[in-house]
Amino acid sequence: MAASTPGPSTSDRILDAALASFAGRGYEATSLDTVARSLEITKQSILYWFPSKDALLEAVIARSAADLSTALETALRGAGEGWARVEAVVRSVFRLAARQPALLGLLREVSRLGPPAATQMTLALEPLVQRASAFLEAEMDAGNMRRHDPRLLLLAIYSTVIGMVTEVEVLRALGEEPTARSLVRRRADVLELLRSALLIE
Amino acid sequence: MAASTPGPSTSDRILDAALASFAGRGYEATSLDTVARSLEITKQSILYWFPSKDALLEAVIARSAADLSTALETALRGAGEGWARVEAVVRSVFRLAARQPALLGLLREVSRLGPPAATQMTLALEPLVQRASAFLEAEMDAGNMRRHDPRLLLLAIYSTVIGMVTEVEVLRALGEEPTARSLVRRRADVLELLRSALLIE
DNA sequence: CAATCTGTCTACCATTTGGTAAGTGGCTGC
DNA sequence: GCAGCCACTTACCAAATGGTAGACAGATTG
Repeated sequence: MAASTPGPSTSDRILDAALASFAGRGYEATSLDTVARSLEITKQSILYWFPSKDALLEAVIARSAADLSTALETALRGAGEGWARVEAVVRSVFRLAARQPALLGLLREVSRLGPPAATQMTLALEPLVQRASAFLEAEMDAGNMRRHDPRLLLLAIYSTVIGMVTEVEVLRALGEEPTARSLVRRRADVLELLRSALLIE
Repeated sequence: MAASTPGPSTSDRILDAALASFAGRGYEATSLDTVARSLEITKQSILYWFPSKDALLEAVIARSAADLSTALETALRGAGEGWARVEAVVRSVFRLAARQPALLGLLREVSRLGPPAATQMTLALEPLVQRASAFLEAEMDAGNMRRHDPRLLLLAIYSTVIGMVTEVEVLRALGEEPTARSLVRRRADVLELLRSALLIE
C-alpha cells in the first residue's frame, strides 16, 4: 500500500477554493462558511491561515498575479519577434481560459472591486504592462503597427481578449454556447480581428 | 410662494438609487438599508414598492434596459447608412458613459450576476442584438466589412467599447486617469481601431 | 516524559441582512 | 363625517456573516 498521499497543504486548498469562489460568485457573495464547507473544514481553520476575509482575498490575488505573470512570461520566452509575440500572448490567455478560467475571472472581479484589491493586482502586474506598452510603442516606431496611444491600445486589446474569454453571459445572449469548440473559434476570430486592426499591410 | 415641487415619485427615486448602487458597488454589496438611508426613507418603504431585493433588481434592469434601448434607437434613427451607423452607436454609448455611467455599469454587473438577471437583460435587449447582427451580416455581404462570424464580431465590438468605457481600474493601471477629456480620446481611439479592424479599403 | 507548538475544532458573539407584522397619519369618495 | 385606501413608519425577527476565545489531539523537542 502506498504511503498516505500528502496532497496540497490546507492553506493551498483554501486558496484554490477561495479563488474559484471569488472568481465565480464574486467576493461579497462568497462566505467563509461556504468555502470551508466545500473543503470539509471549519471557517475557523480558514481564519487560522488567513486572519480575515480581506487577507484571504489579498493572498488569492498575490498567488494569482504570480501565476498569471509566469504564464505570460513563459509564453513570451520562446515567442519570436513582432506580431508573433502578440499571438503568443493571446494564445496563452485562451489557454488559461480553458485550463484555469478562475484566474481570468479573478482579474475581472478584482477590477470590479476597485482599491485596495485592484491596486494590489495592478502593482503585481505592472512589469507585464510596462513590457507590453513598450513593445507596442516599438512596433509602432518601426512602422509595423498603426500608430495609437499605446496605453489606450493596450486597454482595447485587453478588453477585447478578456471579453471574448470571460463574457459568458453576453456570449449566451448572442446565441453562442460557451463550449471548448467555441473557444477555439473565438481565438481564431480575435486573432484575425487584432491582425487587421493593428498590423500595417 | 411656489407650490411645493412634486419631484420624482418615491419609487423612481428608489430605482435611481438602487441603479447607482448596483452598478457602482455591486448587487450583493448593496444593502436595502443603505439605499434607504441615502434617500432618507426606511428600508420598509423600499419593500413597500418592491416586494424583495430581487424584485428591485428586476425593476432596475427593466427600466435600464428600456433606457438603453431608447438611447440606441434614438441614435440610430437619424444615422445614415453603413459605417455611419456603427459610429452613431459607439458615440451614443460614449455619451451614455459620460451622462449615465450607471446604465453601462449595470450592464456589466448583470452580466456578472448571470441568470436570472442576465436572462432578463438579454431578453430585453434582444431586438437590438438582432438588429446589430443583421446589420453586420448585410455589410459583410455587401463587401463593405471583412467577413467574420457576426455574433463573435458583435461580442468583440461590445467588449472593446464597453471595456474602453467601464474598465476604470484597468485604465488607472495603465496610468490613464478616467477624466472627461480622456473619455473623448478613448472614443476617438476606439472608432479608429474599429474602422481599421472592420472596414475594407 | 514533560513542555511546547501546530493545526483544527467547539462554542460564542455582535452586527447586518432581507423580510414580516402591525400600526399611523393624511387624503378621497361617498 | 366617516370608511377606506395609500404611502410610509416603528417594532420585530430569524438567519447568516465575519470574527474571537479557548479547548484539544498529535507531533516535536528539551
